[in-house]
Amino acid sequence: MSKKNVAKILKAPRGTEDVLPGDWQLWRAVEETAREVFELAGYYEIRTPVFEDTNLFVRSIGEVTDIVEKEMYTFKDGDSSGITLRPESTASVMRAYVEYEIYKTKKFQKFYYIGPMFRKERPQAGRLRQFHQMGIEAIGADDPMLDAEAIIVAMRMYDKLGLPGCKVKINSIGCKECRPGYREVLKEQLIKNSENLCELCNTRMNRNVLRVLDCKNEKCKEVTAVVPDIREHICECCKSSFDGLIDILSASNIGYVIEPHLVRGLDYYTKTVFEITHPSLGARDTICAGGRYDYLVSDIGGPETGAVGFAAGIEASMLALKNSMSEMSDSTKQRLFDIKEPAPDVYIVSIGSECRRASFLLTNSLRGEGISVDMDYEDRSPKAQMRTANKLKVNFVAVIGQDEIDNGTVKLKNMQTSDENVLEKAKVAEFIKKLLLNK
RNA sequence: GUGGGCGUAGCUCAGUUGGUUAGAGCACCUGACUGUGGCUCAGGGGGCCGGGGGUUCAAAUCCCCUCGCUCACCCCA
Repeated sequence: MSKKNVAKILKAPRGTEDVLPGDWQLWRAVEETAREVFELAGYYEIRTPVFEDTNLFVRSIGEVTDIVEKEMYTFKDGDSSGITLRPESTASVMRAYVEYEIYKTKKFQKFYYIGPMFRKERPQAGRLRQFHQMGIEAIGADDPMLDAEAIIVAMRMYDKLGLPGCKVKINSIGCKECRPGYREVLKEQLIKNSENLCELCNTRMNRNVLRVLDCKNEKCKEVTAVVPDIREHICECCKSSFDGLIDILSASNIGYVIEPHLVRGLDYYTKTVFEITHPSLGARDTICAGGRYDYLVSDIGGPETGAVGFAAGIEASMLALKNSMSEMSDSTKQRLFDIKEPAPDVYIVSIGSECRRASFLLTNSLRGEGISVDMDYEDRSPKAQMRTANKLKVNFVAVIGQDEIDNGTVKLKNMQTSDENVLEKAKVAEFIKKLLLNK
């Protein structure tokens, strides 16, 4: 097949990317750190399907959101009502919680997840069509300590990763009782100034007024700067919840900023919302976002109970880490970025094609002893095999030629010292193991 | 969906006002006395210069279209 054809038909779809061997180090560091921190805080892994009934997302995320209106990968699956590749994972976790009636035996549960999500949008820095999130959900309690816990867990994760400069922004967006009232107040104010608001904000006024608050347009900011603060309009319940969060965060020495204009694009949020941002990312600087969603469980058919959690973008977090390399210690850099390719301890070199069978048998017998071994599969010259062994940075090369086969031996070469030892085949494994231990 | 930037070897890039068979570094492969790495040296493979059309005696180079990548906007992690 010509190269032209390969380029034309076989390319990774837009907005997806391959992680090639050798590029996995950062991924692993991020995922392993997340697991460690989440499990330390009592969260257990849950894996849900990457696709769900479309209605789950429509009902949870909200019909008049961009995600549902234009960013979902939705398709027919037989005569079902439609299947959608998950654009986020909170709804799936709640669905599982409700579907298995987990709340009947143990109402309070903590879960975490790590996995791919799908949103059909134009890719850009740190944002892909298939991207990955890691997140936690604490379901079944209203205690604002859990809101604080979510933030603390996220910050601990970034701290353990070695990412400097994260900022926590928090706000409360109220609940069913108080938010509608604030919406009205806000809308009234904005309508008076509608000619000073951008076109987009004028449509936002009808779709989701709160979003006008975080418009980046300078003129819109001027208008929203003098608009009433939502915290003066939230009910007693929301207020005490928010105060509880602030109390715990302060006592836990977590630096935070209250952002009265911080809102969320997904409908299910209530009370606490928060974001963790990183300055290296510019305008689109959120690496982690979350909050409380007290109606979500009941909305999809479960009991009335609170829930809180966050989702952290893996690609966005990795980008922040890459951007921060210059501020990292050597050991952090090594842990996050040093490429670890498969590196066998031993490479078997065959002298002549007729010895390759014996080499293969030795390779596998040494592997059976727990030694990491590889050999040449291309029937190349001894010199070429040695070159490969050198590039692999193996500790030993085991040479097998006709002499060795005749005598039942193996010639073992130490690649650092160039010393060669002729050993009985049966003793090779033991010999290598001993030397590798002393290395 | 809207706008900007960019598409030359596997990778990073040169390519002068359009002018012969398109280059470098790295990587890869082979060899330097017949069973052996690193250093050096000598060779070698590999590009329809993203694709299509146009201008011209002549296009990687100029013009148009298209595709792809990328960054930003909308939105979101």
